[in-house]
Amino acid sequence: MPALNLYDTATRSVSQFTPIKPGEVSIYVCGATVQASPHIGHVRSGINFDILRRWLIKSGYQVTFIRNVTDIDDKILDKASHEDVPWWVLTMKYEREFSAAYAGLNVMPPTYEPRATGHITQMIELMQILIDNGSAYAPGNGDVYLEVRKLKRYLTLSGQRIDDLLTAADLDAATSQKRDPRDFALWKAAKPGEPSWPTPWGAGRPGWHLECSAMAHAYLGERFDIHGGGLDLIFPHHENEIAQSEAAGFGFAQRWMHNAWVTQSGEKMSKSLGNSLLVEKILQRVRPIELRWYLGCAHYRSMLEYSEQALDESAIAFRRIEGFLKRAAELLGKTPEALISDAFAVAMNDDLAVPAGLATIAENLRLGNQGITDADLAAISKNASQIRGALEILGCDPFDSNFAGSTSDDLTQLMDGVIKLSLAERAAARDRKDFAASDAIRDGLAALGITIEDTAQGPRWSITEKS
RNA sequence: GGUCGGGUGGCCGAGAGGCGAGGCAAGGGACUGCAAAUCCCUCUACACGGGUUCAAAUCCCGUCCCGACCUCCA
Repeated sequence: MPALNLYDTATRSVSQFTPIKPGEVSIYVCGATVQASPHIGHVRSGINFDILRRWLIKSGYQVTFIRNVTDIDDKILDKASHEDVPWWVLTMKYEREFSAAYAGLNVMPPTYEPRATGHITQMIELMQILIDNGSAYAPGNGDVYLEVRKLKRYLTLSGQRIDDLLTAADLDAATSQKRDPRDFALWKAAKPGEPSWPTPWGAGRPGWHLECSAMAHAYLGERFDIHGGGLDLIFPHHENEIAQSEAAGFGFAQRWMHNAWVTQSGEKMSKSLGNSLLVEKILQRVRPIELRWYLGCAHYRSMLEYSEQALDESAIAFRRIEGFLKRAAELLGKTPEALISDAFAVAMNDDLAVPAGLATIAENLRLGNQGITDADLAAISKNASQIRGALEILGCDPFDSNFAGSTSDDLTQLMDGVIKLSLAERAAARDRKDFAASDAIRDGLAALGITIEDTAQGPRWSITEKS
């Protein structure tokens, strides 16, 4: 099996992945700022990195996966004050919504899921290092800034030049305490009515970037393998993380991976557009496993243009695969085990080429269905297993207990008995060529939401998927 | 202004010098009392203009169009 190759934003190229410690992989992914309900763009990121994690685990690595929760920032405080609730009421509400969305879509919980406000101590320690070694300065008003022009390297991830950056238009040079308008805040001085924590340089709250450097260091050490997040984080967030951590003398991330957007009409989801694409809303249209399939099918670095039509077609395609697996399980008399085909492994090792992996699933599906027609149990078993193995990596295994329906086995058995009585009636009617009667039985069952198919092995029933 | 990415068949979506990924849709066929499911076959493509090459969707130059980041953002 070929080695795993992954893209690195820092070099803009695909290269062989070699972890720092053999057999172990450490990953830090920037999670959400919990200030609104999750939309499908947020969970796409979660799913993309979940697929990476599952593939690393399947490849034999022990994976430590950190995804943080940003629970303090300007927007949160603004919104809390508008809604006249304490900020922590707001963040807890949305953090729970995000957790529920991830769980519903079968995104594995992170190894650790640190909150920014739980790591103020680590942030202060990091600032102390930066101030002691002259990288950062505290002008005395409670703010702490990183002095970017002192850095040996800056903007290496986004490939920009510091002099080309547009500086904030609203920056009032007269009142600013910054030595350079491009210096960014590690720490922001307390404002009346806002939460603050004491530091040696005055009370305040964290700037946006400091938390990730502090938490990555706390959980993964000075160097770790992969840092992930959305494309928009490359600048300034990830550049500034690099700046802080490297200025402190840490090695930081060895590889940077960024997922692309879910777009609408070619544009990144904005808040106004995003409202129509809330996870909760989309799940009124398709099942969670189908949404996961849809979001996971595009390559993580490609834009995914959302449309209801594409979502519906994707769901139908998934049901076809799912239908095969269920038939296969019935014919085999057991759930097929999950196996990884060589072709699927080749695809995944090529920078997680899920679309190429999909083509291998399509081939398995064709051969598996042929196996059903030919009553070739070996072919059914092999192809069902390889499909299941691939779906497990994509997080869309219909046999995964996370997706199990509410129907109990007892109830299913009871249903099976009752429906078989009807099917016996129908078989009798067909034997005497009374097709009106046999069709009436089938139509009656269809009206109840039960689909009947006549297979070579006899009639088969299933619950009709809503569409 | 700077940086980064993109424009592929009716639709979705890969590929990144040489056998037209794959799926959906469409048309034809097989199976079937019908239906469903399934299988087989067929079809349509690389924004535009130049260039390099034996060979270009892929490399180079130019043009047009779209998007992202430089302010919070998955």
